[in-house]
Parts: sequence; structure tokens; C-alpha cells
Amino acid sequence: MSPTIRDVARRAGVAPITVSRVINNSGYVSQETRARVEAAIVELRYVPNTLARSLRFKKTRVLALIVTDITNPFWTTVARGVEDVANAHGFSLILCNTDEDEAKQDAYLQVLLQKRVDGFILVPARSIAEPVLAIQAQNVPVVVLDRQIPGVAVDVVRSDSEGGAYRLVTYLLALGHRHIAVLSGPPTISTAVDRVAGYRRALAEAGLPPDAERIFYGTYDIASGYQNALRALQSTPRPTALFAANNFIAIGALRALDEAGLRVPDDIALVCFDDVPLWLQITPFFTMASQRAYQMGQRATELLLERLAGADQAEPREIVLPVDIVIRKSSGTMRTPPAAVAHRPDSAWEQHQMDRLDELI
Amino acid sequence: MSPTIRDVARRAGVAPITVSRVINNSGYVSQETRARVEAAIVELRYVPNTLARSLRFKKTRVLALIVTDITNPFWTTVARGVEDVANAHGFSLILCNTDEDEAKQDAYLQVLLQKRVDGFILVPARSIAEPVLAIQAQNVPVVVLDRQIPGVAVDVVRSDSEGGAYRLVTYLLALGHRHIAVLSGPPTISTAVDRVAGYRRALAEAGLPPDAERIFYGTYDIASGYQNALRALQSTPRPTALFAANNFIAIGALRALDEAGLRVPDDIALVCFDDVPLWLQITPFFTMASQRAYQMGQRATELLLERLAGADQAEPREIVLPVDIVIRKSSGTMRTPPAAVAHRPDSAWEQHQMDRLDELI
DNA sequence: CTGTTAGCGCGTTCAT
DNA sequence: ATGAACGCGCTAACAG
Repeated sequence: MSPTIRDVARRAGVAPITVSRVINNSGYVSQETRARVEAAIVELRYVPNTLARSLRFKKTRVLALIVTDITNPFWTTVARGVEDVANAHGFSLILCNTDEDEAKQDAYLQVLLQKRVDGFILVPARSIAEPVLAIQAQNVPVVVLDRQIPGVAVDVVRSDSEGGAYRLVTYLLALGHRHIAVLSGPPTISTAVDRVAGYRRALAEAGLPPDAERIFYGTYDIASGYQNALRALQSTPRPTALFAANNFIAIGALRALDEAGLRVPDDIALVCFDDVPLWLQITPFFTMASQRAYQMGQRATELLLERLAGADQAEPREIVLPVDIVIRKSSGTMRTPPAAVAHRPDSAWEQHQMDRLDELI
Repeated sequence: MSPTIRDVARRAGVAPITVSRVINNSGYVSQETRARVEAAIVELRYVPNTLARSLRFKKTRVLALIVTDITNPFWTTVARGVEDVANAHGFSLILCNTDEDEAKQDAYLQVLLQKRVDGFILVPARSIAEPVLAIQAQNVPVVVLDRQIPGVAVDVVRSDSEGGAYRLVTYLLALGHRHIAVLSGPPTISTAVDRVAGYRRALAEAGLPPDAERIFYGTYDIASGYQNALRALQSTPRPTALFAANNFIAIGALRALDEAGLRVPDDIALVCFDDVPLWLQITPFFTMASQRAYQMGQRATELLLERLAGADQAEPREIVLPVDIVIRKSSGTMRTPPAAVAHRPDSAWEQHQMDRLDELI
């Protein structure tokens, strides 16, 4: 069907291997034959077959990125970071979406192993060892992203969830809040647990009694945020501030508060983890702990590429990126302004968007 | 390195082809040998090599989807539609993002052709024939999504941009607006042109003079929406309504209006094409022409799979999906309410999200 | 029911 | 500077 290296060779009156040399710039080829071969390639519209090449090399130059929610801008930003680094090194990327569903995740893992991708960047649907071990059993390098998995020797890139939560809640406490509820994600995921831990540390440090705690686990989506916000409002005394463990939870909570007739921040404060996307920041609103999403993707890919380049034996590394506390309106007026960190975009794309806007303003 | 069919065969004391038959459930294999083979597969953690299989079959069972902006929820929704249908038919999906950059697009096309994907779903960065012809030259089926390309025999799935724009602007006219500006995308892309065409038809039909037209081409991003909104505000008399040709343009425009001290809809109306994502609809706000994004992805994939299934010779088809006009707050109060179509989610996922919310409300 | 042969497209090894 | 032979992992076609 489509022409092969043989067809080109015949056309140019040379041996297949000569065509190969032309394509790959390997070995010696005279100017003249090279020209003939190149002409034949154009005439036949020859396109090299990566499949055969990969079979030969046992390398595909393809990486896989498995995320849990492709509709969340946080993850698409991470994906851009991964893709940019991968492409810069001549790797393609296959992006897969699990919806936090373990069955879907495991199905993808199988398919990708069969495709012989050179490496994985995995956001595990649950903080357990099995999927990582399954990959490692095939001698394929893997980097775990965003979440911790206890007891497994594997590279990890994540944000300081505990610290970010701690600082965010501490800020609320500094504003005078004494009844703060946390709306978290699934207790099976380390980030959800870590953010609760940061919350608890802040409360404890402030000397609040244990019964001040209002902890609501759920899932990392809008519906859960809505539901748990309603629950939180039932607790007595009613919280004066809500801490949402991710952006979607915050959006769901905002809707619940809106329906309950509560204005943010006048009637109740609302802060969250994760950026809402740049383009929701029409009027900067959410006070939040902003993860460096793009950078997370970059660093994870760099780690993976290092493994591929031969750092096979090196000790597993854990990279914990800092979280930026961004003070805006949803937390209300502060009495003693703490040191606020300005929002700093970390993707070229995001930077570009902001630059374009800045030029115009 | 990783075990092959041969290793399994040796272990089980059979010939390689027998292992193949077990794996693929093809041909006859006795219960007993099957059991031995399966045991060997488990012991060796054997994973079939898709590369070799694809080389043999000249089929990869992989589809490629090339979109122009993966950060726009419209496109991730489309991608879900594609992926769901593809997976249901045993196909994997490679998702690529071009940022409306032709060079990036063409680079991806080359890589994907080399990977021998079985088919393409392409959102062309520009409405020109070359990229489609390049794919067809390799005898690979391709479906063009969202945009028209004049003079090329190819399957197309798109929305009725002209009609949607017409109805949206007609609605504004019915509200009494006589000075309406349109903020569109690149004149090189059919949707941007079509939406302007619908706008013009509505104006003409209302008997407005040609000088009532206020047309601003740009790009499909926030910065462009911001910039063109500012320009539009300069025209005299100042428009009383803006029509943004996509969601990101609307968001940029909203920011411009905010900075200009204009409230929507009290001081100026703002309507747009494309959904803003579900989770921006905290308080339903934008009046818009909503494309059936998920369905677009589905239909495109179905068309592509039909071609793969052998409908090779069939005439090119063009599927034009209707656009739903959704009346909400950003257009202001109406005097004579037209027949508004309720927003109807068309993805299982979106439906799920809404159901969960509805249950709770 | 099971095995042998051959070839998918490419590139390394070793000749010439 | 160019080419022949071989094998990457798998399976269709044809024995047995």
C-alpha cells in the first residue's frame, strides 16, 4: 500500500539500506546517489514507518501521561508542561484521562504497556502501589505525579499540599475566623489527606480545641463541593469560612453558598487549593493556594527523561514544589496583612496570554 | 528484555503460534495446552507487543484527534466525545494540540503519519486544503471537524455557525438593539467568517443600513476578545450589544467591559457562541449559541470508523449539527420572549454532573 | 489440534 | 561508498 524503503530503493536504483542511510544521515552516501534517493522519496511520497523502526530499536520515543480529569484546567496546564518538554526532546505524548476511575486507569496501563511506550507519568486514581508496580515489573520507568504512594520506590513530583493548606488556613485564622470547615477530596488520595492535615496543624497551632474541626471528605468535583458545602453549613456554630481542597470543589461550594443566600466574602469566606483558570480570573476573586501546574509537568518529564537517558540505578527522587498563597477577594478583608505572594504564571503560554493582556491595559 | 511470545512458548513447551492462538482466541487449542500457556503468560508477566502486531496487520487501531486549543473546555468536551466512541470500538486516541499554529499542526501530521495511525479527525488551523490532501495522499481517512474547507472532497462535521449567529443576533434585534458589534475570530477560519455572515444576514433582514455593521476580526482567545471589545466601544454610536464569536472572546470582552465600568447586561448586552464550561455557570449568565460539542466529537468519530470499516468509496458527507440558542442573563431583559431552547447537555459525563447537582437541589 | 515457514519495514553487522 | 544477510515480535497460510 504505502511505499516502503524498498520501493524507494528500486526507484532510485539502489539498495534499501542506502535509502535508510539517506533518511537517517548515517554512514556514507555520495552526493549524487543521495540526490537520486531524495527525489524518489518525494515522488513516491514516502513516509518512514515508525512502527518498524520502533520494533527494531525497542524504543518508541513515546511517553504516556495519565491524568484524572482532563476537563480541569489544572490538568491541561500540567499536560502542556509535559508536552512541551517531551516535544523538545523528540518525544511524542499520549494523553489519557481516567476520571479517577481505577478500572479505566488499569485498562489504559495495559494498552500503553502493549504499545511499548518508553515511560509513564502517572497521576494515580488511588494512592496504592499496584499500578506502579505493574509498570515497574515491565522495566518501564514511571514518575508519579501530584500524589504520594506509601512504600514504593518511585520518582515523585508533587506540591506541598500540607504546607499550602496550613498557610491558607493560618491566613484565615489571622483574619479572625474560628469556625473553618474543610471540603476535601477522596480519603484514598494523598493530596486530600495532606490538605486536611495542613488544616488540622493550623488549627492545633492556633490552640483551637479539637471540636473546632469540621472535616468533609468527598470527591474532587463540583457536585461534591456543592454537597459538602451544604453539609458544612449545617454544623453549629455555622462556619465563617470554607476551605475547598481544589478548584472544582470551590466552584460547587460557591454555588451552594449562592443558593443559600450567602455572599462571598461578606457573609462567609471561601478559599481554595489550585488555580482557577486564568480566564476565570476576570475579576480576580479566589484567595487560594496555587500549585505550579505547568512546572509540575515539566519537572516530572525531566525526571522521566533522565531515567530514560540511563540514570536507571539512581535512587528514587521526590520533588516537592512550593505552593503560592494568593490573596484576593474571596477571603474578605484582613486586619493584619500577611506577606502575600503575587501570582506568578509559570507556563510560557500563560505568560503569553498575560503579556498580551498587559500590553493592552 | 521483556518476554516475547517465544519465551512463553518455550516455557509452556509449545510452538510460538500456539501462544498466539491462545492470546487471540483464534484457531483450535486444547483446554490443557491453553491452561499451560496461560500459566506461562502469568509467570513471565508477558505483555503482547502491539508494535509487532501492527506491523503485521498494517493496522494500529489508533486514531488521531488534532484540536486547536486544549485549554478551551469546548475542545476537551469534543475530545471526550471522540474518545468515548473510539474506545467503545477498541481504538485508542492520540490527542494533539496545535494552538492554531499551522507549523505545529503540520509537524504533528508528519509524526502521526509515520506512526501509521488508522485515521485522523482534524480541526484545521486554517481553512485550506493542503493538510487534508497530505493525509489523503497516504490513503489515510480523515474527517474535518468544526470548519469547512472549500473545494476538497472530505467528510465534515460542523455546527451551523451561520444559522446560530443569525438567530442570536436576531434575538438581540428583537430586544431592541440597533447597534450591535461582532467580535470574531481569524478571517482565515470558516467559522469566524460564517458567524459574521449570520450576523450580517440578521442585520440585513431587519432592514438596518450597511453602516450599522461593526465587524472586528481577531483570534479565538481572551486577549483578542479584550482588545476588540475596546475597539468596538470606540465606534459611534457606541454599541448597545456585543456578539462574541466564541467563549474565550466573550470572556476577554467581559473583562474589557468591566474595566470600562460597563455592567452586563444593564449598560451593555453581551452574547456569545460556544458554551462556557459547565462550572462557569455558577450563576447562569451568558446568553449564547451553544454547540453540541460532545456530539460533534461522537459523530466525527462515527464517520471515521465507517470509512475504516470499508465505506471507502462513499461520497463525502457533511454533517451540520444544529446550534441551541440559550437565553440567560447577559442579554438583558426582553420585551417579546422568543422561543428559547433549554440547554441540553449531550455528554454522559456532563449529564452525570448535572444529574448529581439536580439530585441535591 | 499443533507446528513450520515466511514476511510485515527497518537498520545493525559484516562484506565488498 | 554501497550492498547482503539477518532479526526485532508477531501471525497468515499451509502442512501434519
